[in-house]
Amino acid sequence: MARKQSISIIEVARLAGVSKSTVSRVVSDRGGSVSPKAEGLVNKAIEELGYTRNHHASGLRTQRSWMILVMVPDIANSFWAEIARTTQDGLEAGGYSVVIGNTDWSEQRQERYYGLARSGRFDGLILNSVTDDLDAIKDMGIPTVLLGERVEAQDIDTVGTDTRAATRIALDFLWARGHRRIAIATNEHGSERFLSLRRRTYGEFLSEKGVAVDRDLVFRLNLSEEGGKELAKSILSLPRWQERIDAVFCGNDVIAIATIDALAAAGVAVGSDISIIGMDDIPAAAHSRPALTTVRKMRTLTGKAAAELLLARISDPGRPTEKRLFPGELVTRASVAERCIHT
Amino acid sequence: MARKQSISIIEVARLAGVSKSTVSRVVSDRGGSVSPKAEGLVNKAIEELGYTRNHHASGLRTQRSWMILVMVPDIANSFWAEIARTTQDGLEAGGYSVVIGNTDWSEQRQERYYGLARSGRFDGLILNSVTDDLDAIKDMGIPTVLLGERVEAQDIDTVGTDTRAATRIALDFLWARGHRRIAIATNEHGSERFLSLRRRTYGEFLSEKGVAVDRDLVFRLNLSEEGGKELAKSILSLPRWQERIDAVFCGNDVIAIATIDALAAAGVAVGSDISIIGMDDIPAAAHSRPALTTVRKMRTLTGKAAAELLLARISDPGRPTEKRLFPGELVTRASVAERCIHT
DNA sequence: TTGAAAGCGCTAACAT
DNA sequence: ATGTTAGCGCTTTCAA
Repeated sequence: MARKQSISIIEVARLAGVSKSTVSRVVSDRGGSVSPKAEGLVNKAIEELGYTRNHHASGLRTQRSWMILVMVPDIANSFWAEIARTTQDGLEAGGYSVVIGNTDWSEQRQERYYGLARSGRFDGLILNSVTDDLDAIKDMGIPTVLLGERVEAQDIDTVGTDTRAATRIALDFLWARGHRRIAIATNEHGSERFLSLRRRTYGEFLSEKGVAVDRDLVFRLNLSEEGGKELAKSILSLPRWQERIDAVFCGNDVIAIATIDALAAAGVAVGSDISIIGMDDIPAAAHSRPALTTVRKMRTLTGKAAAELLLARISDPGRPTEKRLFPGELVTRASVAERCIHT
Repeated sequence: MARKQSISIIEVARLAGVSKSTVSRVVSDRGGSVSPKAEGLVNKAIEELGYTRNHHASGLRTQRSWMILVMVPDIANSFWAEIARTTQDGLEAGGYSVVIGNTDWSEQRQERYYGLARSGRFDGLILNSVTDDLDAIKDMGIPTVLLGERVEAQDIDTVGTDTRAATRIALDFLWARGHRRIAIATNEHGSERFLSLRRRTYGEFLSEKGVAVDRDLVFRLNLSEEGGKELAKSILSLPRWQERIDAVFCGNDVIAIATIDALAAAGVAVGSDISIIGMDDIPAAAHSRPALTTVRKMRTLTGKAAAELLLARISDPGRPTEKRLFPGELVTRASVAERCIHT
């Protein structure tokens, strides 16, 4: 492990026989007039010395890091991994490097990343917030794009899926196939407001149909594999669950698939005894048994749009806030019964 | 987006009525003796002013960033995502924040991250190198742990799976079930040396068994979904492939599963007409049709160990190099025929 | 086109 | 325990 010698522009300048200003001019991209000859000399010296620009020093002067942080709640969920990687192309084309932060649905970890951002390490942020604290985001004082639909975030750029519409697609489909006792599994993290979109839509939907919300059918848990196991357990431990639940609408595919697995393992025939519908359409959704019916989100478009908006915001902090919402799309597979057994 | 005012320790010092050294002492963790009273004053001033430490400035002095970069070749592959997230706990416990870099098997992207590292942005690196250029890694001059078995990296800490043994587990199993014409699908990236372990083991195995390597059965491609589609196409386009291939050993589960899907879609009965074995045992492996027989890697242990070794290296750069190899474990499912149809 | 010089915000001797 | 002071390596006026 070759100990990094501190070779600064001073050494380079000395070797090249120019001043450090000249060296600085050639190493900092915004090439302030340098003669070809001087440039050659400098580059030769840089090569010879193996000089690398010290990021802390240049950042201290310019207040720029040329790094973007993309924060996702669960990097092991391919939906988020895909979104993160998709932002990369656009951002790199804009001259930035991108690194990913994984909050694992933890507020504490999120706060840790916020701290990094506040201390000036990143020129921009793309994030899906675990909490509902929009002020904390604004307080970081750096260009930010929110991932997911946050209608209440009036003054922050947002890109995501039209959750309300997507939720209705799922619920409508369940209803059309005769399911009446519909359970919902949403995230246990965040505040009431954070939950509101899926939950509110669920409430609205049921009341439109004239059915009361059964508190026992509202499950708040981690939208993860563990959450799926819990959910299955909760369902099965509900006395006479067959008579109380027709279908469950899951907040994402990860928990939906895990639930299917756990239920199947317990001998339940998903797709006839009970129906499950997910959200996202991750690759694994096509492979569960039964294959998962779900609402597809356009993750590639989402990632691309997020990169675009962030770049635009960075180059013009004063531009009007923009929100880009993509529609969801029903993907019919086998986890929802053709006809609910109770109707 | 509140424009971040440059509130420095000077403003804080002024408001608190102390010197900036005192302020520095309270904000920098290594608490150099400060009276409780002064500390209170300072903290109040910090609160009031909304001061945040400037990372570039402190980094410039201390040459420390308290960030670790974990570089993986494909964040959408849950194997890598899982490893990355697993390193997080240990590293954060050590006081570091971790960000993930996704190279997407691209040398160019890897070089980009190397550049970040060289410029002093990270105190340590955990990485799976896309290339074979160990010198480039050493030249970064920062503590590094390699992911994956790199026997030739004598002087870099390494943690991974015993690839040679894991490969033999797969090959032995195939052989025991009567498969003789075994194809291999490995990575197209990197140099000859990089490929050598799986490939060399494959060559050794075959020669031990007295069978010659058939060049047509050695596929070099992206270990990704796209690679799987290509592989299936290549297999099917081989004249009389049924008579030429009994089984294929895939470099990872992602390509194995994609191959199964593509083959199945073409009407091939995987698990009888042809056998497929993978490597990693990602969650999706249990859900393909047929379910994938594979060699499990211990990704949680790997991530944990990587974090440990890196922390140890950082705190004692002079310690002897350590290599930790975990064994692979056969997971028998349905993608390998009970008995090869040709034997 | 080039150089001299003044900091960016912080930390770390050193002195008190 | 606290203040003074000298930079860390770079960028950026300002002059020449």
